Amino acid sequence: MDRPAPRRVTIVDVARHAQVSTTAVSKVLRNAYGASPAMRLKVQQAIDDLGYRPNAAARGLRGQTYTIGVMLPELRNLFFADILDGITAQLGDSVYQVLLAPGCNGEKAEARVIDAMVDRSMDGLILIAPVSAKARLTEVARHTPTVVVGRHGSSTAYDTVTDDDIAGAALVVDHLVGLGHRRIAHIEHHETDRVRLAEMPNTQRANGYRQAMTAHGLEAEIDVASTSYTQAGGYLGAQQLLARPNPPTAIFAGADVVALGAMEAIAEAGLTIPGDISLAGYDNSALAAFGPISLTSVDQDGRQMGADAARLLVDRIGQRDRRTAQITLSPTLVTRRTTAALP
Amino acid sequence: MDRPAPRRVTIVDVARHAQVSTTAVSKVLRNAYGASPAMRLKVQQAIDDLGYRPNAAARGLRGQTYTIGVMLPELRNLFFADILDGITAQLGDSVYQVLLAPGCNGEKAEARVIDAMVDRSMDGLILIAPVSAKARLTEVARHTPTVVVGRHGSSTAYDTVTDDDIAGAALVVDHLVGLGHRRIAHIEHHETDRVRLAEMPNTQRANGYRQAMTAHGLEAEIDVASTSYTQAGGYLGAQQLLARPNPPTAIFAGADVVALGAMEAIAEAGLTIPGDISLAGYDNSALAAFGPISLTSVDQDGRQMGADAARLLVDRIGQRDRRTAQITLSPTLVTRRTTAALP
DNA sequence: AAACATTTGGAAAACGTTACCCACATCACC
DNA sequence: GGTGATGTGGGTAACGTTTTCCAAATGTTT
Repeated sequence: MDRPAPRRVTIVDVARHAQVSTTAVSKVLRNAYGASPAMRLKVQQAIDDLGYRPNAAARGLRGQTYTIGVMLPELRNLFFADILDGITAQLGDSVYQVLLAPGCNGEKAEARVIDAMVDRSMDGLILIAPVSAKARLTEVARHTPTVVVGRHGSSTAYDTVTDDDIAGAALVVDHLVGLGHRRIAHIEHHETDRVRLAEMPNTQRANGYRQAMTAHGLEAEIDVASTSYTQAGGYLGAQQLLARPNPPTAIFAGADVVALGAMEAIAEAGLTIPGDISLAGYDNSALAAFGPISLTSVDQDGRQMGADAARLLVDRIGQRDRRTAQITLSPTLVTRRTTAALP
Repeated sequence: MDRPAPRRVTIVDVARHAQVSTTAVSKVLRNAYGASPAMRLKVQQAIDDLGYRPNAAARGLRGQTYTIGVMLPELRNLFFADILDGITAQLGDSVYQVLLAPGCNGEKAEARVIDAMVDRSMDGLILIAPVSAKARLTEVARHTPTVVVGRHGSSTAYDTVTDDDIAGAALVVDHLVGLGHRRIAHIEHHETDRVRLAEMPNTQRANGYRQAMTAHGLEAEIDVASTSYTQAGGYLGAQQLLARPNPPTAIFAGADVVALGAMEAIAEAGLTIPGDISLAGYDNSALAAFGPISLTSVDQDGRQMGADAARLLVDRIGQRDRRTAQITLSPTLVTRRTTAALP
């Protein structure tokens, strides 16, 4: 039972068993030109008989690895899981296998992971919300087909799929203004890197918030707490906002997790939602939809974004010199029980 | 800017640049025996000069790939994310890169993913709660070092890391009995496969529940709803239990998500938690800890499990013929606001 | 029937690394 | 000054595919 496994079946074994050349087997495997139907049948039979599976390392040395690498900054973020679902759904029946690297937040971890994927000769990369410098992304995309998801700013080297975060922020502000709110505050993710500044979704959301407030003639009411897109950041941000001399009647949190943290701070302050204060998030994660929470949130359709990214990538692998594409999806607002009209 | 990338630097380039043989470079790369300190220095310098990175595919063809594959059934389950954290923390500074396959629930998807990892000559595999037949796991483990996490039943082919689910279930029952409850029901995951039956954690939890109830002389009160470890399963299970002629005063859900579903059903029935009914979950996921939910739950220390698994795996890669080890961790109970004493 | 195009199958050379050997130099020890 | 032992470095054959030829057979057109 514990004897070492016998040597793996190789293409040579298959060729011998089918009494053809290894070239012929390779052609059948890749559906390449130059094999008659009779040949295909014979080889396929041998493959099935022997239970042959191609060695990916050997393939990678000459041709493709049939592997697509996905990098995402954080596994716990359910929105990223949605994107991943879209990717796997799109690629489920293809010849490609998706592999992802676990949580790589921070530029250093990200660089390491991208290197690792390039080292492994992956056929294509999907980078979700990468923080690396644009020059670095461009360089990577030059040797490996790449799609960048959730980061604004187009490139001639890689395709992009983004959500229209400015429109998303406007949806929230419009909704709250429609409910009679005027003192609407925002909790943003503080970005330090000046180059990344304009390209990251958090910046876009903050800008969208400011633009929408201005459009409603509420520039005087603009109030932003600058923390981070985490539960702790939401807690802190809400505390800051509530301590203002003239606290807001509504808070637009830049992400659902931020809203969760804000909920705790609001409860601690003895206030109720949405009685005393309205609260909206962004991402429409499963958490937002969960009954007891029931958070009004902006829905980005992560599945669609993932599917689009996968489609673009496969397309580019097949045709590396085509012009790059930028897909922008429109978000929608899902209103739930955390936002209500001013009394 | 968009010119195609130049050919990648290979070991031959490094050897030429350092004026040594490729063998020497290879030795330095792998810290292998047979290279003098002077040689190491010279080669390292050349590697840095040229920005050389070894090609993983070529390595895989001869030696190791320095890649460890992790398979987990579900990305959204936060407990699995904890395990992954433990794995990456343990492997962070090692030479190994962790890659995981996205959600592979079901035997078929699981087989596909395991095949894909074996095809890619990964150095080792960590399988989290796999559902494949034991014979299959044994076969895989025979050619690739493997650690199975969260599945009971020892093997002579692979190491295992599990939580003591029987003890965990007992913790819950003891706690509820201590609060005065007698009619304590359980929502379990229905398992159909007879072979898997004894090895899966859900079965262990249900058995642990029955044993603990019996130990307290409450065999007459044993009441189990058999659904699934999902939110919908919890909703359904709680509905069934509440419809009994003599409904329970406490429910032990086999997993946190199950408890969430149960919460909804209980609220719909017009009952309050913990006033009318106490509720406990299993996994102590971030959801359970979240303020508004505050679910009493069994904590498994996923990080520790992951770290142990990674340690065992690296150990086995280095010494493939050592006896297999079984690590069992003891869970603890985290009491929160969903369980209370009977009035 | 000759000339040319197409289809079919295979031989052999990569791809970039590691493992196995062997050669040589140096050193210690009888 | 032999004789091993040890340290140091390299030559070369794998590893399992794909790719690039090329040759033979077959089909098609003049």
